[in-house]
Parts: sequence; C-alpha cells; structure tokens
Amino acid sequence: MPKRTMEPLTESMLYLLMAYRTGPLCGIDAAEWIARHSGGRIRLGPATLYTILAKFEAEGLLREVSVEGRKRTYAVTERGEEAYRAELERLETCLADAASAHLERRPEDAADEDPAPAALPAL
Amino acid sequence: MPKRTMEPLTESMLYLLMAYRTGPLCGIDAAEWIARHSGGRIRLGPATLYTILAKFEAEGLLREVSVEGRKRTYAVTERGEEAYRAELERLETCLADAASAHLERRPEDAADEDPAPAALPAL
DNA sequence: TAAATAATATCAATAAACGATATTGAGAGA
DNA sequence: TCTCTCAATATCGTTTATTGATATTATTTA
Repeated sequence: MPKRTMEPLTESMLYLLMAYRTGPLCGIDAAEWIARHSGGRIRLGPATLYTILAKFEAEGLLREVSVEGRKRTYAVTERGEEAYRAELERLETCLADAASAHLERRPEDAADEDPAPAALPAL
Repeated sequence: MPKRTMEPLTESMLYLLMAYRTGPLCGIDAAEWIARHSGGRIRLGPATLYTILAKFEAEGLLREVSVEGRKRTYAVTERGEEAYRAELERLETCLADAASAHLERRPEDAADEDPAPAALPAL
C-alpha cells in the first residue's frame, strides 16, 4: 500500500491537479488553464509553477509523458487523482463543520470594534 | 474603508474563527473546541495556537475581552466575521471550479503509473 | 513559601510562496 | 554555420508560515 498522500494542498496545488485532470499539459498551458478557470483569481508565476511541478513529479502525483525540446508535458497519475479527491473531501469537510458550527452560534456574544451605534445587526 | 482582509486562511485559522464565532473563549478552550468539532482531525499545538491568536488580534479579527490572571479571553470582531465568510466563499468557489472542471475531463488521457491491468476505470 | 497547575509565550528549525532573473533549446534568417 | 529571438523551464533570494519543544508566569493548594 503506497504511503498516504499528504493532505492540505495549497490552492495553487489544487488548481494544478484540476488542470491536469483535463489531460496532459506543459507547465505554461496549465497556468493558463488555471487563470481562465479561476476567473483570473489565481495566477501562478514561474517560481510557484515549476516548484510545484517538480514536487508533484517527485511525489508521483504527476508523470512526465513527453519532452519536446524544452517543453515537458506531464499527466496526472492515479496517486494524483487520489490526492485531488482527498483535497476536495477535505474542503467539503471544512464546509460541513462550518455549517454544523453555525447551528450552535451565540450571536449575542459577538464583540464589535466600535460598540457604539449598532444599527443593523450584521447578518 | 478598512484594508481588505487577507485571503487564503490556513485550515487552523479557519477553525479558530469558527470556534470563536460560538462565543468568547480563551486559547486552550478554542483548541479543545476545534479538536471536538473536527472529529479530532485538527489539533493546534501551543505554538500554532498563540501565534495565530496574536496575529488575529493584531489584524483586528479577534479582540481581547477579558484578562483573568494569565487567562486571556478573545471574541470575534466584525472584521473577523468578514474574514470567516470570505474564506468560506473561497472554499465554495474552489469546489465550484472543481465541479465545472470535472465536466470537461478527458479521462482517456490519464497516465497511470503501471499501464498494465486497467481493470476498473477509477471513478 | 513552595510545589503544582493551567495558560500563555517564545525558540529554532523546517518548509512554502513568489517576484525577479537566468538558462536552455529550437527555429528563422542571413 | 552563426546569432537572434522566442517560448518554456529552472533557480535565487527574500519573506512569511508552521510547529514541536521548551520556557515563563499567575493562580491555587498545601
């Protein structure tokens, strides 16, 4: 049984796996995919991008499938799929915990910076 | 208009805000709340705990509401609520992006470490 | 006053993130 | 073949975060 996949991925790492799940890509194309599919919210500079790619290949989450000149194309491995699914599950768990915590809220205890006007009690 | 709240919170930070939303707490009690409500998945050691509390107070996400001897009790501020909501939104956005990315998957491109048996095509 | 306890604070070592910059390989044009 | 340019990748160096281990401090108990 392979070593358990390391868990809290960074947002950049999650989106990289997400990109590679659509098919083999080189680094640049993956970064472009991410920018498009995150509404421009997430932009990976070269340092972040290639650092993570190297890490992912070393950990077996991605696998190099071709080299044409300088251009290296990677594809997600089964371990990469697992790591991706595990991360999505983690996010879902966080949201579920948040939802259940919401039920036991005691809003009267909220401490506001300026306790003065308190017109509308915020949502 | 106050400076925009910094965005990707760590998991520990998110759960801390979650804990404080239930009412004022001292650090230790917050850490216990988190261990209980995460099914033991998340345990904050003292370094993590107090480092984040200090950061949150400095940033105005928490506010000290009482000191009894060594024991300091904090409560979440309106900015803390905002940061919490923003983080939940971010998680939801990630999951939504993942879901929409799923639709454009090309599964035939997946690169398996050992391309041999390929019995059940994993989910 | 001293020992024990509970809570908080700090150290130090490791790792992550990322802007800026450098390197490399392929092709184009002379 | 030489060099120019471009696209893609690689690395440097700084800053920031994370965390186990340990130290400090206020209160309580004996």
